[in-house]
Amino acid sequence: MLGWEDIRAEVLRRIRARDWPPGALIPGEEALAEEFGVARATVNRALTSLAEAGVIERKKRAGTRVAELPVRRARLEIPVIRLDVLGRGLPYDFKLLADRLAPAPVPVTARLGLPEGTPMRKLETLHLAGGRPFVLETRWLNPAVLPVPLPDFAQVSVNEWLVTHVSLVSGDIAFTAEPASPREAEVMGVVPGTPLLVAERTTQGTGGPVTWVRLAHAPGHRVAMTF
Amino acid sequence: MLGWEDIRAEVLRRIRARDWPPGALIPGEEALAEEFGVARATVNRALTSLAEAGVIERKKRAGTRVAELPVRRARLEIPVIRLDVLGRGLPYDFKLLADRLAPAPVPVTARLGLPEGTPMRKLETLHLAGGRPFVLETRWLNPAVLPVPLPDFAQVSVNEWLVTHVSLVSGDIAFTAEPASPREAEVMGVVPGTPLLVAERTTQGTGGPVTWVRLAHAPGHRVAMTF
DNA sequence: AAGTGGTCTAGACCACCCG
DNA sequence: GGGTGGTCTAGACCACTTT
Repeated sequence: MLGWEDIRAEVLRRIRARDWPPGALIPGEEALAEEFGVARATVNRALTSLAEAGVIERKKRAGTRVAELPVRRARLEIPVIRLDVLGRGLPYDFKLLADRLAPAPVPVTARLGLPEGTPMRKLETLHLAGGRPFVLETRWLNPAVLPVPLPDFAQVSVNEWLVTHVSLVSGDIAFTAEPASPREAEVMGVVPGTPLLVAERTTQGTGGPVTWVRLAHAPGHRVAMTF
Repeated sequence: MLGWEDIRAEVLRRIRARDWPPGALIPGEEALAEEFGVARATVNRALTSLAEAGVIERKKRAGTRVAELPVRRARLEIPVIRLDVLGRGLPYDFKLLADRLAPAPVPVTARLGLPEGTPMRKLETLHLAGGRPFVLETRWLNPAVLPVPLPDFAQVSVNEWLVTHVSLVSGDIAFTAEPASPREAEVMGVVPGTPLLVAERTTQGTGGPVTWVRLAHAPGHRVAMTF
């Protein structure tokens, strides 16, 4: 018997074979159900899956069309840094370099949607892979939305504690290439100006903005995704 | 009446509220269906959605558990470069800098799974935003899998032509930070060694490996994603 | 106004896999 | 062996949007 994955595969084949070229209207669910000899719900499952993948566009009343410019979507899985390191076959360790309460700089408060000068906790953590610098994490935490008691971040990496103790609702992440600042160069043992892959994240929780973090990766770091 | 999104929201709320802490076994579909007064299929739809999001882990016979380390997934939408530029409110243009047939270098053939020394078409395209260098695209095309006739790539950007004329099946993308090579520096008008955000992609089509491309972005470029 | 996709139901069968 | 999630069916109602 045909399952929804079979239907999906066949529809995909026809699209790729240009039987149904970009922009074309494809048959309605009922028609396809009849053709394949399955229930409409099964066709619906298949088409819903293709729509999520960006291959087709569905509109009520207007029907289903093959996407004109199929948007390619890649999925990035953001692991806890410890697991990222272990996954590369290297022993993991980290050092808490700094931990203090201070008014957050404007770029941070602005991105998080907090009032200027909000006091936040700044944590600087160096993550090590095989004893060598892997990522320098510079983080501003919003103490107002954190559950108590807070752990000792010299023992438990902030990175990991947040994942398990705070419910993160949404956020965004951006990658840039930046020259290593003097501070980064010193901490990571590279020449100032060395290109570093930098990831900047902001995260919102149920109670409001949780954290802003900048991850400066060691030279040569690759962030890989599949689509 | 409760829809599957309501069920999803409520389950998510309980997980976030730690009613069902990480690692906990949550009630079976039938139990939840009864509690919410909906059909099991509706609960299934909600839980399937949460499983796709990485919030829960489902195993037959073992039941459904709250994920221990919820993997955060971010989705990257890879637009055609022209639309990326226009989306930033800048006029788009491009220049074809080079176009020749040559044996592809080993790193390229290796990543695509082609024999060493396979002749491929090398295209170098500079994409401009508001008249200024935006991305330098260095691309190796596998002519064996391309539909004929091929257009004039000085008129139509390869980037765009591929999207609409070749069915891409799968691929991967990786981001790195690299110093601008002398060539890149010259073409993009920056000092050699300037950190550039580089995206490297390989793409497989129905007929085999299609293309390898390296996109070197102008300094300051951000690749943003949401989760 | 009508046809489309989105969703729900109640029932069913099955593969899987833990105990 | 039995309980779980995964899936399918046949029918139904509805919101939406294009014509």
